[in-house]
Amino acid sequence: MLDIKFIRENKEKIADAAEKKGIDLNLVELLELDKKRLSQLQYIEELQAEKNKLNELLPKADAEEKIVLLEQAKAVKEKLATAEPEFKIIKDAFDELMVKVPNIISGDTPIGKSDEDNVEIERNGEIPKFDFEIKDHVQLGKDLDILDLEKGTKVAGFRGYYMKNEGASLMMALMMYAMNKLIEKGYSPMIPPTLVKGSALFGTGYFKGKEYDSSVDEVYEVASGDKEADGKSSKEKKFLVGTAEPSLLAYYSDEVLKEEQLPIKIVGYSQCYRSEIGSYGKDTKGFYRVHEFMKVEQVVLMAANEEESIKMHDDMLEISKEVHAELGLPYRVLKICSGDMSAGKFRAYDIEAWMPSRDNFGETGSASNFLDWQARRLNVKYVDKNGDKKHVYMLNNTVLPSPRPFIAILENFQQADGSVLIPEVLRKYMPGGVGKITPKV
RNA sequence: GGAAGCGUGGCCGAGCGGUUGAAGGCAACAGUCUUGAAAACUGUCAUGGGGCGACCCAUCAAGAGUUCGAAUCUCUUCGCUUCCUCCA
Repeated sequence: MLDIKFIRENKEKIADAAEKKGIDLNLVELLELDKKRLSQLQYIEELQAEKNKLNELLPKADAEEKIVLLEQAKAVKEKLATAEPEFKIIKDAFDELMVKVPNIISGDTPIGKSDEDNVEIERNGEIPKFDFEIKDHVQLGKDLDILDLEKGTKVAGFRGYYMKNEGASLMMALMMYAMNKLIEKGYSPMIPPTLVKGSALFGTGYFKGKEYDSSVDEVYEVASGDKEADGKSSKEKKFLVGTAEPSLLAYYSDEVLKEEQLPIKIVGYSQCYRSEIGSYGKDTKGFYRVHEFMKVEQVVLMAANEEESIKMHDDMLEISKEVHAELGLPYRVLKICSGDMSAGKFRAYDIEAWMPSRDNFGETGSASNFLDWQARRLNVKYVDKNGDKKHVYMLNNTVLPSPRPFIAILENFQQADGSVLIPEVLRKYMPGGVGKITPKV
């Protein structure tokens, strides 16, 4: 969400951002509603001022004056009774549109329509060459008895999976490695809730509109409410998060921080749930796109300074690069183009690891800078050195998701004998420090 | 499962139909005094919105209602506490 004053003053910039992001936005209507809203608000406030005046006079009035005053008071009451519902209609329409106003985009964001227009800015690591017939991660998972997609589908349905044996250990090792790496870099670790109220998801931009819409929002809604202490079901809707980001950021919702507290850096570990509603038929084979997985995510809340936030954003990307490099995965970095950016984003990168079976890179991380767009929705402010209140800037980045780096590790580090080498940095987290997974047969 | 309460500013706490946006205290901040600190004293001290401004409006958990007028009365929702019981 943006400030209405900012919208009034930066019409062109916002219209431009909406167009480049491919978002349909009726800015003229919004500004028209804004005017109506203000004039109606002023009218109501005048009536209320009149009402307050009469209420001050009434107790002091004598019987005769009282009759006159009461009559006036009733007239004001009636006017308010018609003016207020009118205002509510305008306000609701206004709010509905406000929520859709996209953030502006950074000057260095490439302009494009879709992910095909993202710009590769960097590539590191050597793409492996194999002198034997390679297997994909599905086959490797089966041969090594570490990943069972069939049983996963039997029990959990489409896109279900089981991690087994060294696969389960490797997954945990990845998470532990990512967690510890970030803690060492000064991030505070958190395990946030994954079953949350709508406000956390709305606040971070995971609902496209004011309310959850199961046809477009990639979020699971939990059908049954919580059981209250009295045994009745709560009416408050609950959702499963698709990443730790909403829970981590909503921790600070409705709070006013002090500038000295900033930046706040958090690394969170959570299970992530994705309905993949917008990805029918995409990546239907294997482990690449699944409904639930584990992920380590980093978020930063910082003072409102665009230049500093860009630096922070780049620093966060550096961490992802370091992680990929340490795991020994060839990777590339993409600058996300306007058309592939969600409404709230100001600037974004993706990082992709090489996956031999795809004969291509596959997304393993995404770093985003939202400026204050999320902080306005979540109502997170800070008092700056001059005592002024401002909304904080919020940024987030994937440190490591679980399934995709797992794919990359299996496929890149497979050996002619069918075994897979485990990256050095993960071995201390493996039981017995094991460095290799070998076929079971 | 049974019973009784309670939600007021950063915190504690008064108010229970009309100059109450809200007494009092604590904390905080600024100043006086002091070599410095403490103490004492003086002052400032909720948030959001509107207006160039004097200033105006809203907010006492949230929502709805009664009333000319609601922190105060009624209803609903949410949150919390205590006691008994049960379970561990």
